[in-house]
Amino acid sequence: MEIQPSLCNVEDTLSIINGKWKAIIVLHLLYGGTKRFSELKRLVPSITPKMLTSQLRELEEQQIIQRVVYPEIPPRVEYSITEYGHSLKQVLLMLHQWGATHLDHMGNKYQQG
Amino acid sequence: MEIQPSLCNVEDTLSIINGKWKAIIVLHLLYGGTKRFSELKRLVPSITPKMLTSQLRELEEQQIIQRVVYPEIPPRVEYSITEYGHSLKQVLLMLHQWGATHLDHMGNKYQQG
DNA sequence: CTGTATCCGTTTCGATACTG
DNA sequence: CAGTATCGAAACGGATACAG
Repeated sequence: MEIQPSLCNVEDTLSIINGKWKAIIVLHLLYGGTKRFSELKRLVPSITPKMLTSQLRELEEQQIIQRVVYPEIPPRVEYSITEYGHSLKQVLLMLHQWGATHLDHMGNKYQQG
Repeated sequence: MEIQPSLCNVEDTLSIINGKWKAIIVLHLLYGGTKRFSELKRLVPSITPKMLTSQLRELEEQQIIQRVVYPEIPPRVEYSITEYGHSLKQVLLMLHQWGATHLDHMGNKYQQG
């Protein structure tokens, strides 16, 4: 299959995973299942609540994740990957594998240099 | 294969393709072969020379593309994908295909809504 | 517990003019 | 032809404090 650069959808996909924390959030939900806000915060310690909220909101709008509010005291909110969001798994896997190769490539370069 | 979110290489790959014009530049070189600076400029009309230069320089540093200067008057500079850079083809293809699916998904949503 | 609000530094990128 | 230089706007993201 050929890609027509001028009509390309690569940017659309990148716009979904772009955002400093989106990939790692999606990975945690993909591989760790449903998580609460505070669990995600614990899994990604250096993220601020502001950023966690904004990244989750964007992913929700993009229909990658689902947000469920339980009207309890104290409040409980659970985040999970949508069925549609699961289709990102292959994409992230490939990005991960290429990234690993890239580190090898750069590593070898510096070992040679 | 499992991805360990905390030790993930997804970000490394994204850092290569991130940059507003990198994907489209790489796609043009992948599918159109070696190009000169002015040819790329013509293929991506809305890019400024400043951005074209900076994106090309970064891709060169990442060893995705190769820059060859011919010491002629007027000057000629040719950009091409490195052998290593070709390994990005699969990645970009997958991003493209997922992006197309995503447009369908969103399109159907709006048609239904 | 699950967020908001505010402030502010950094990064990114566009517009424009200029150079060897 | 193939860039560089400079300015400035806008987006992004961190720190901190506060709220329901």
